[in-house]
Amino acid sequence: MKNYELVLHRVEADLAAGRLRIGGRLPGERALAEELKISRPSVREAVRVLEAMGIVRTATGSGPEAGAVIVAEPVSPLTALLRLHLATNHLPMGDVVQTRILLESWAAREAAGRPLELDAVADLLDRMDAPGLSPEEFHLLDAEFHVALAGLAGNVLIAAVMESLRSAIHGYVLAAVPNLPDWEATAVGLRGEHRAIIAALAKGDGDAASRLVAAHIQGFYQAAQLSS
Amino acid sequence: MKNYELVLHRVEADLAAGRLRIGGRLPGERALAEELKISRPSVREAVRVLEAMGIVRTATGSGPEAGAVIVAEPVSPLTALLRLHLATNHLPMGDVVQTRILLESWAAREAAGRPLELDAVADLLDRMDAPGLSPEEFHLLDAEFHVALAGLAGNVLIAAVMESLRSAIHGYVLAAVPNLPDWEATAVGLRGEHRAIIAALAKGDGDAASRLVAAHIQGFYQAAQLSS
DNA sequence: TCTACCCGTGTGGTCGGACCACAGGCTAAG
DNA sequence: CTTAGCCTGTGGTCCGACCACACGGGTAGA
Repeated sequence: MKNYELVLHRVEADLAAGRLRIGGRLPGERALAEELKISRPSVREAVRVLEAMGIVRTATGSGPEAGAVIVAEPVSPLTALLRLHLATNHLPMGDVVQTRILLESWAAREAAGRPLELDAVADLLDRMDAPGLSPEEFHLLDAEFHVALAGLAGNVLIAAVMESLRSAIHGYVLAAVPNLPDWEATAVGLRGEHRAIIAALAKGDGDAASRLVAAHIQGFYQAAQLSS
Repeated sequence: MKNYELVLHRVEADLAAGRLRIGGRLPGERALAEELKISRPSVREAVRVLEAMGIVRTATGSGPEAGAVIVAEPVSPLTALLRLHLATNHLPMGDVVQTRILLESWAAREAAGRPLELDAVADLLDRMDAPGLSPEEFHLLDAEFHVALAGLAGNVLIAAVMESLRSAIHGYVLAAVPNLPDWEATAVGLRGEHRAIIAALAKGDGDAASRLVAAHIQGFYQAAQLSS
């Protein structure tokens, strides 16, 4: 067993046993090293891994925000993981798009059966109507909209995976915008589809919302020739 | 920008540009340090992160298997990520189970529409019929069965997520076996459900396969009182 | 007495160098 | 030609040092 794994196991056990909680702090690197009879570089490697997994957030200085603070932020690690594996070309973009369709259409169906607060989502759509938005700005708002939709279903895991998928392919999406024959026309179509989706949700029509979401995503990626 | 992030960005760029491929090797830690004008500890932190993300596998010694070899193994990192976030209690077990149901029932429906090679899966089921299997042995075979099913749909991302979900909760599942009123009776029921699922797949009945898978998973976790 | 400044202290961030264990490949001896 | 043993380069680990940073309390001034 490598030395840095000692730290990982120790932290996982402490989390599971409740000795470490969100908002709490890890012992200092020097203290942890002495406690586990290993060197500070080994501790640091473990802390880096925990940071990369979204378990802690490190900061210099002093005070309650400094040091290694326990958080639980799964989105950025998942995003990084997906981006890297996409870069290896062993994760086909088509599979990612298919997964988005599955998760989001499920989320739409599930959300339709719940009491919803759609004002914030509608506000997002209003902001997407602003004239002169660049593709980049439009897609950032679009991402917010899709993440908010996924969140309405109330499953934190699916919402996190959804957001990570969206973030991981953001760069690829922007790079594919020139593939579209007419960006402005595409944007108009997307805006209309968004309105139709929240209208279906507001009516509680899960089947329609689910179908519209699936067609919305599939349509865009086919138009941008990104499904491969 | 922290120094170890230089290495991460460099590796991601090299992967995306095809300068690094699966099976290839990272430059040695000392060479990378000198090239990027940073210290070896900083490089090591980055390599650890890449290892934790399943991008490289490190080994000592010399020869083609030594050093930091590029792989693309997303399952163990995803598993570790899920396990840690489960340990923080900010990822409800119920959400994990719900996600499994979604992914696996989709996979079953999708697989039913494809030409399938079910011999290996049937062989797994035969091995699960062996008398005297411990709950641990049974669940390992069960995991293999579910992973194989998810693989039949042909989406590597969904298959990887499925396997990671299954692995991450494996410990919790085993710990919950005593909650079952009668393990032997439960095992008999699970075996029958497995047979029914592959029968539906063999007939190409996606609806039935999907429904059976969902009921199969939901039923077990409800019996084991693990859905909370 | 109150206020503003400043420096002490502890945090992570980085570095250079050293030594170890390991495994393959090369070389020299048989 | 075979084989045993050394050489070389890999990651694994450690030490000790110094830096940048930010809070917080102590102190000097109003």
